[in-house]
Amino acid sequence: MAHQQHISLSPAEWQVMEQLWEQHPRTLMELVRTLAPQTGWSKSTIVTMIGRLENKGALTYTEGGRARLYTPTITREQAAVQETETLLHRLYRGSVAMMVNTIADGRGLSNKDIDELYEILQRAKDDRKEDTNV
Amino acid sequence: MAHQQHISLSPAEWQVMEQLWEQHPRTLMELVRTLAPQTGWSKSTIVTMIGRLENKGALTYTEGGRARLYTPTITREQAAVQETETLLHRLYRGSVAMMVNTIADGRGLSNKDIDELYEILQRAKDDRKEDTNV
DNA sequence: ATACTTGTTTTACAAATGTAAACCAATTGT
DNA sequence: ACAATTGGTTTACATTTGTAAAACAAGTAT
Repeated sequence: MAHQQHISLSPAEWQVMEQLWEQHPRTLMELVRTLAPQTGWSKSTIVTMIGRLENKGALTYTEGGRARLYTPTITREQAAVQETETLLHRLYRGSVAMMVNTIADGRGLSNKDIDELYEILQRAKDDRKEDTNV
Repeated sequence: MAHQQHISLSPAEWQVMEQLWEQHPRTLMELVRTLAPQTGWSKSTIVTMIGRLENKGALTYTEGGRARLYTPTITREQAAVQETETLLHRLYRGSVAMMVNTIADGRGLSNKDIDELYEILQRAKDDRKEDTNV
């Protein structure tokens, strides 16, 4: 069961992973201390989540004396790309532009959004050029 | 149970709704004829989906003599916005730019994507102007 | 009239997800 | 030494999702 390539995380699982991405490795109780307050989950719930995430191949641990030290095996980027692409294909036949357009029609884009997007487009254009010439 | 405002559709349910959005009203067997081939679902499955979509308030029907005529009660736009915003908030703290950036880093943007996005940004900017003056 | 076809209701069942209690072992504080 | 904390395993249970069979009524074709 080498590389699953398609690890999909449920919303609750995302919350656990967010903690691990923010800082790792972490022990169970360290996770409980940050997650319990903000989610209202019991230790048990978090243990269950950890087990499922391990099965999905999203995290591993090293035996660290008193407690296991959990670490992510995928990056947040990987997980985010994967989920976003899934939505993109399901709703917009893969078109980023259509997605942005829908959001723009829905709630509009802030000036900040617009500025940042221009920068991203500029960078994307530059990247394409590099691919083309040389 | 007036307006649920947060109707969330599962991937399978989306496929049914897509058919209804494309053309409505439709009878059960009309839906079966288009969906069964492309999904491999049995009539039963589609009936179940319709029932769930009705409960969720995503569609209704009018008694039409021989068979019910199903029609969507939400637009594709509404559903798409809602799902996209959910992802946007779960993964990108609501930032459209971050999302596009992640996609750009992941698989890159095609020239077509870039062109279309420029147009969208242009339009968004114009809209903002209109809001401001007059 | 008899067999399809179409439509509807009921019921089912496995997997995934959200949420957690019970129980036990080891460590640590006092 | 005993209580509290920490870590872990097992088991459970409701809801949602994917998928469908069974059973039955009414309309339609031949």
